[in-house]
Order: sequence, then structure tokens, then C-alpha cells
Amino acid sequence: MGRPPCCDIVGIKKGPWTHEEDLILTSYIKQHGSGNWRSVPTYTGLLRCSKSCRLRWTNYLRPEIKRGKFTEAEEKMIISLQSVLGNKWAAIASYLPQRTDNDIKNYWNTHLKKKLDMFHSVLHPPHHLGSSSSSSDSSTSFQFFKREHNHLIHDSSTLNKFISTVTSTPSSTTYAFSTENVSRLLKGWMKTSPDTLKLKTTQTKEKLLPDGNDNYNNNSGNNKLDDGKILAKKIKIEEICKGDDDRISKEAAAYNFESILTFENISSCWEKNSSLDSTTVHGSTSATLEESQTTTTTTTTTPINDKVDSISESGHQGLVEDDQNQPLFCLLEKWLLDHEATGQVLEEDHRQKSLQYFDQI
DNA sequence: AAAAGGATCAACCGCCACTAC
DNA sequence: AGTAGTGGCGGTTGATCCTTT
Repeated sequence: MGRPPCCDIVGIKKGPWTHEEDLILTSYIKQHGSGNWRSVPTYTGLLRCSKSCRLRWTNYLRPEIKRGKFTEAEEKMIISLQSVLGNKWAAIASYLPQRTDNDIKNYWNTHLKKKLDMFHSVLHPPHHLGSSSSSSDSSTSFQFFKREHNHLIHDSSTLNKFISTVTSTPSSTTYAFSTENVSRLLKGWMKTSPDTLKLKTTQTKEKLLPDGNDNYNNNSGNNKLDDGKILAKKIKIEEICKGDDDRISKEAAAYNFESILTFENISSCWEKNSSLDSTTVHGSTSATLEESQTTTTTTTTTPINDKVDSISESGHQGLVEDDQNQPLFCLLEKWLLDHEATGQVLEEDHRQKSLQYFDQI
């Protein structure tokens, strides 16, 4: 026999919560704490199911929740974390304790996804320019982007920084995809202990890598999310990189290649995009931008080989010799290190491990 | 001023892993 | 060991608010 039913389905109330209901729930949680949600409707007399009570508390009533607009720093964090973790909103929310997974998910769907789409459309204009419909679309995209980021347009360094934020992460895999750092990254939101994770990681490697199959059976472990799949992908990429130094340098090339996304290039692209002149769009600058876009907007689901091949085919490997000598890690990684240093996210020993890891690279 | 369309976000739904029985 | 309820998650919906025409 299983547990008794949590609540009676008949007579359950749905829809928006009233102020009175909020007060009742809040006072109950303050007295008894949040935990046994099954008993909440019974003890409070609320005509809500336990699930609804839990959601209301975790997504709205919790005192530590920060409401209002997301800051630029939060925005960057979400973009970077999303590129590494995917749509694991709870995991992402664990790095933003004052925001709920629901808020982050909503913000992503309503703001950030749109911004990234706009970047993509601006940097990668359609080939069929000239028709009236495409002119309307690209113009709208441009206007939206211009309205949203007017401050960036007038500040090239900020623009470059922002572009680097939204475009660089997927290509910088070498550090973030290391087993140790992925497990470190996932620490705090996985129920699995580090030791278990380490063991699982080893097992995953053994299971996946010999035959190259990344269909890790998530059901075999106690990992609640798809962290097994995430790990599997990243471990596989890491192994590929380890086994082929040339690929690592090409990954580095992919990263450095993004530095060509200067303000002038973006402006030029916009102008050409809005002018709807198909001949100029296929000119050198736009062509370069398109090629760079091939490398920079590639998600983690795209095989590295494709990305690397696109770089080779573009014939821009000379850009690897970028004298800026940028480090081979992305914003997220920089952020992790920064925050480790201030103790905001990770412990000091983790920072030391990260630094040791960088030394090894 | 009003209608239409878009944006926002709280809340719901369905699924899954965990776990009490 | 098997069953079924619970908690938690990501995806989706729909009511409301805002902006544009």
C-alpha cells in the first residue's frame, strides 16, 4: 500500500491566490516551516492542493525572493549558465538565490531568448534580402535591437563586451567541460554527493566513450535531472579535446575568432541589413560576420567537428594569432572564478583547484 | 479614445524520481 | 519487491497589463 492521498481533489480551488490566502499560508509557514506540504491544506483550511501551496510559497511568498527587473549581471549569468546547463532552470536558479526558477524561466522566454534571436538575425541577415517581406522583418529586428540596446550602440566597448557575452560561451568548452569543473558547477543543485558524482562520472565515461554512444541511461542512477546526459556530452567533448591537441587549438581559434566582432563590423552589418542591398550584404564584412556567426552561435548540441570545420573552411585561422592573447575561457568561467575569489558562490579550495586546472592547460 | 496586438508572469499541467507503506 | 503518493521540475497557458496604430 502507498501513502494516503495528499488532498481531496473535489472542491479544490484554482486560479489566482487572494491576499487572505497568502496571509494564511505565510503565517502557517512562519509557524511550522516549509516542508510537509501535504498537511498544509489540512491545517490551514485552504481549499488548495499541496502542490499549489508549495508553488505559491516558493515562487511568490518566500521573503528572500527578489522581485523587479533583472540586473545586467543577472542577465549575463543567466545567459552563460543557460548555455552550459541548458533549460535547467532550477539549477540556474541555484546560482541566483533571490530569483525563482519560474522567474528565470519567464525572463528567459520573454527577454533573453528574444535578444539572442535578435542578435542572430542582425549578425546573420537572411540571404533573400530585397523582397518586401524580408525587408520588413529585418527592419523590425533592427528597430527592436536598436530600441533595446541604444546605449550599447553608442559605446563600442560595452557593445563588444555584451556581444562577447552572448556569443562566446558555446565555443569555449575546454575548461567548462572538464569532468571536475562540470561536477563543481553542478554542485549545490544535484542531490548526488560529490563522491557519488565522481563515481557516476567514471562509470559514465566507461559506458559511453568506447563506442561513442552518448545515450546515457539516465534512469539507472538517482540523478533527478538530465545531469547524466549533460555530463556525458561534456565528458565526451573533453575526451575528444584531450585526444587531439589540434582541436583544442581550433577551439581556441573559435574563441579568438569572435574578437573580430567589433563595433564597426556590427554597425556595418546593421547598415547593410537595413539598407537591403543584397550585393553589399554579401560583401567582405558581412561575409566575415556570417562566418563568425557560424562559429559563435553554435550551441553545445552541435558537434565540435562541425564548428572546427567551419573555421577551417572559412580560412580565417590566421586570426588565431590575435595579439590580444585572450584566455581560453568564457564569461561564465571568469564569473565563477571572480565569485569564488569573493566567496559568493564557491569555496576557496574550489578556486584553488580551478587555478591548478588552468595551470595544467 | 478605442481597438488590436504584444508582452508579461502567475499558475497550472504532466512527467519523473524518490520514498513511505 | 511492488505500489502509489509526494515533491520537484520544465513546459505551457491564459488573464491582465501595456504599447501601438
